[in-house]
Amino acid sequence: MKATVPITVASLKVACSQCNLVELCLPFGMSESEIDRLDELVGARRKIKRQQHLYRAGDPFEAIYAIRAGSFKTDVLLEDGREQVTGFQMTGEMLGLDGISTEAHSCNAIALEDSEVCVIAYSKLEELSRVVEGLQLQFHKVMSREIVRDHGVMTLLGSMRAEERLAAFLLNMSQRFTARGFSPAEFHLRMTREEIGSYLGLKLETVSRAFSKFQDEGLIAVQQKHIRILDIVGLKRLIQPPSPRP
Amino acid sequence: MKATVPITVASLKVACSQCNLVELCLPFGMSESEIDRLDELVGARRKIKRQQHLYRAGDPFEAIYAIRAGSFKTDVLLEDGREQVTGFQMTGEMLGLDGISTEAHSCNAIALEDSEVCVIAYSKLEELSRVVEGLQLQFHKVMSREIVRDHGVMTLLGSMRAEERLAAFLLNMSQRFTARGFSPAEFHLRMTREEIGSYLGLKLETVSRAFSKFQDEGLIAVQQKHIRILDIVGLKRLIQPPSPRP
DNA sequence: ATGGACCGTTGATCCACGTCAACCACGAAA
DNA sequence: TTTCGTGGTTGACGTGGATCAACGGTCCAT
Repeated sequence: MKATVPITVASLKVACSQCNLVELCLPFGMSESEIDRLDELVGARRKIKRQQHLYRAGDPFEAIYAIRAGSFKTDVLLEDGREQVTGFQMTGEMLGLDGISTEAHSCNAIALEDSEVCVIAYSKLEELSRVVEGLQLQFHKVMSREIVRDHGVMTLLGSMRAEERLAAFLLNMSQRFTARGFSPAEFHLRMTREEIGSYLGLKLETVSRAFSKFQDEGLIAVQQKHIRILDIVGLKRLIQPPSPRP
Repeated sequence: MKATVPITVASLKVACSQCNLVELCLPFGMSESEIDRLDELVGARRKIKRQQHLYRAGDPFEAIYAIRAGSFKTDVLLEDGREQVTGFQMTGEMLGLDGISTEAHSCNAIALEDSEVCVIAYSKLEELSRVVEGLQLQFHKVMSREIVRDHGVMTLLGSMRAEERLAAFLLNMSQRFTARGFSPAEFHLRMTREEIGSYLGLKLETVSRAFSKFQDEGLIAVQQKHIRILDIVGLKRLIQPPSPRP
């Protein structure tokens, strides 16, 4: 009976060094001894049910979050009710970085499915990253990567057509699922057509039509949220038309 | 004769504590004693002539830059020649943060006029921000602010119409000029219509037409790159239509 | 199993913005 | 001065994606 106790304790322990997401998450690139020192960083885990907010725009900023399980969207709401989805986040990715600048969150983070996050008190992160060099560098890289990613989205929104946008989105999802050990060619989207549309600057009808068109052309097989990519090369070709400018 | 020497030396000295941009730049919010310690941070200044690159996509990342005088645009070039301007930067703002993540720059930074930047070796910044707490916090805030700004642009590109975008752009410029001690209502744009269009996800003709429309409506007076804002409230009203949704 | 809410698909029509083209204003160089 | 090149404006026209509308599928809760 008692033999089960240590196992239970171990599985409940919150520790980066025990986590199978190290290679995707904040500890990526850090030495083992450095990662050991992170174990004090994650104060607690927090479960968020589907459709619930992890935080809302305006909430005071105290912590950033690493996704331990599940997935999220972040969005900003305009005064007139328009919504702009600014990103989709998967396991190992960080949430809440936007809050540092004003010490209040500037967007909403909403779980797309029942999820769990590691809560990283920002004050503790600052403190620890002063002594653990690898943590300092990795944290900066995580923020910088977010900036680069946002520039990619701006490019997509500013200069690509609807089908290019969706192709880029699918390839991005495929790549991220692959990095997490899932199939590059077959995956389940957790977000609705409307959320995809908002992210891509399109209406849901346009997203739906583009999905259908890709299916007609044999590029993918769609069944609701389940996607199978049949022709990766074809999708990539959509984004980079072969003949540049005359 | 020799009396002029110390003055010359002082004016050449590269020092945040002597700089009149402290309130806009990295040292913002830091104590005087902390700022004094920054003086070793800025290794050198660098002058960039109009249309020249400060760095290019792919360049190895070694430093970030604080704009001391002048202004820049950052852009990414797609393989087929399309350009997406990802931002315009003014004095006191930082350039190069995108390079941390991959240790190579991911966009181009091009001077819109003859400009000068302070070169901040990234290794030195890391080192110093481990001991100067205020620097660590401020640097994180600068990165976070960039993320928030990018989300704003994504919102603009993803869910606003042409005239809303241009109004938002003008109000943003006005606010930034104001913060630098210039008139909120009258300023000189350093970028072309095409660059504005690229930034806003519009063609230059659309930008031009929107300028003309605003002028016809008495919101602004345009003379080439010289802008006078005549009705700020009217511009703001354009972004937030008074009647939300029925 | 049944009703209902939500989500997705598809068609018909519309319009905001892109495209194409002509022309004009300004500054630099000759 | 004239010329040239770049940048800006404006008009006519075309189109990609939005809008409006109807319907079908799926997943719940009862």
